[in-house]
Amino acid sequence: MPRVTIDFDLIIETALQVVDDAGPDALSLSSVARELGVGPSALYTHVDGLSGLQEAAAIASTRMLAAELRDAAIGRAGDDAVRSVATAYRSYATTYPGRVSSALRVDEAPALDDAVDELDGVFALLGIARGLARDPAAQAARNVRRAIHGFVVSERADTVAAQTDGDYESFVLMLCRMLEP
Amino acid sequence: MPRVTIDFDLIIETALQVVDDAGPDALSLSSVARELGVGPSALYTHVDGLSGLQEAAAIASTRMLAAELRDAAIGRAGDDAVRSVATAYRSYATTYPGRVSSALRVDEAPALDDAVDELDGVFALLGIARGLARDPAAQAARNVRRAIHGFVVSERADTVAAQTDGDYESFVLMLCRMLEP
DNA sequence: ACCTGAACACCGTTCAAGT
DNA sequence: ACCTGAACACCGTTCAAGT
Repeated sequence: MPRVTIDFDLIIETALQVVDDAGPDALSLSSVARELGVGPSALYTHVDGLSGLQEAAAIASTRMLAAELRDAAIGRAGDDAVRSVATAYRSYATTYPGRVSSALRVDEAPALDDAVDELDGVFALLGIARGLARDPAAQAARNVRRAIHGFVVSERADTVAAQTDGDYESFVLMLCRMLEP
Repeated sequence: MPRVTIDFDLIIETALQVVDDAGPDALSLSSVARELGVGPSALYTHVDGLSGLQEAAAIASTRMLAAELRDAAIGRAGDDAVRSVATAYRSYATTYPGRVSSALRVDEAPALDDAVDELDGVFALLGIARGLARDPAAQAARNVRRAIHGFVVSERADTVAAQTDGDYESFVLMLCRMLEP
């Protein structure tokens, strides 16, 4: 009977799966190890404890979101591009609510900040494409991403929400102004 | 030797104190009970387990923030009022970063939503004072609060941040447009 | 009514031991 | 190099027992 072989990527993939299936509270070294058919202590070879696992999962999730934002911008320009990217952002959060909640729990992680910079980068390019200079674009991009993040997180938290599609539309339209010269 | 007397308000007060002093990860039934000189199981008489404690602490924190927002609006009008309230929001988050992180972990709590509605109410009144009708004001208020929330939360999370005072100023100025007729 | 204290299941983490 | 398994400290939660 050969020992189970474990891998960093497999661990993170399993972690995201646990979060998607059972919610952010279910993410633990034990639950991931159980899913992998391995002892909890085996994870320490690949990941720096529970906080390391949470951080790595948050980073992976953020990178996947960034990739979807980039795809959403392809072949679009102006307000339409911003709207498309913003919609993709919101869709990701509603598709994977557990990942967003889970990422919210990570405190002080420079490596996660780098992943968030990827998100800002997409919005920054949208501003630059409209004629904004690099620095103002970077600043506006940060603000737009923060605003969208706030909307999306609050929507997920509020039990009310649900039919705020038009609400979001007008919200994003307002944010478009920030990315104009 | 008389038994220690415990109280709901005292528990929540202690919980916020623990969060402020030792961070959101330190908030547990055990840590609060320890601080109160009582056994962990004693808390179950007043609070519905750990999640109940977390929810109650988040609600108390949100109510305190709402009170500060109301105070910040006193004697001010127009953009100046919005700016003052937005600044108070940000100040609360930087003064009590642990409370914000802690509240972020509460998932699906209608009672917390009610407290958040208090925040929205302040922004709604700002819009109404400027001539906005009640319903559009309520919608705009939700969006403005969400945007500010997103900015504030991201700022706390990002290690970069720090000198974004002017950044925030221009961000809030943009949000003022949402509260205009 | 309210707290104690024992009991239980479940974690995260460390580390010697195996392969 | 990497996983096992025992060990430890620490949780949350329940519940009978005391006052």
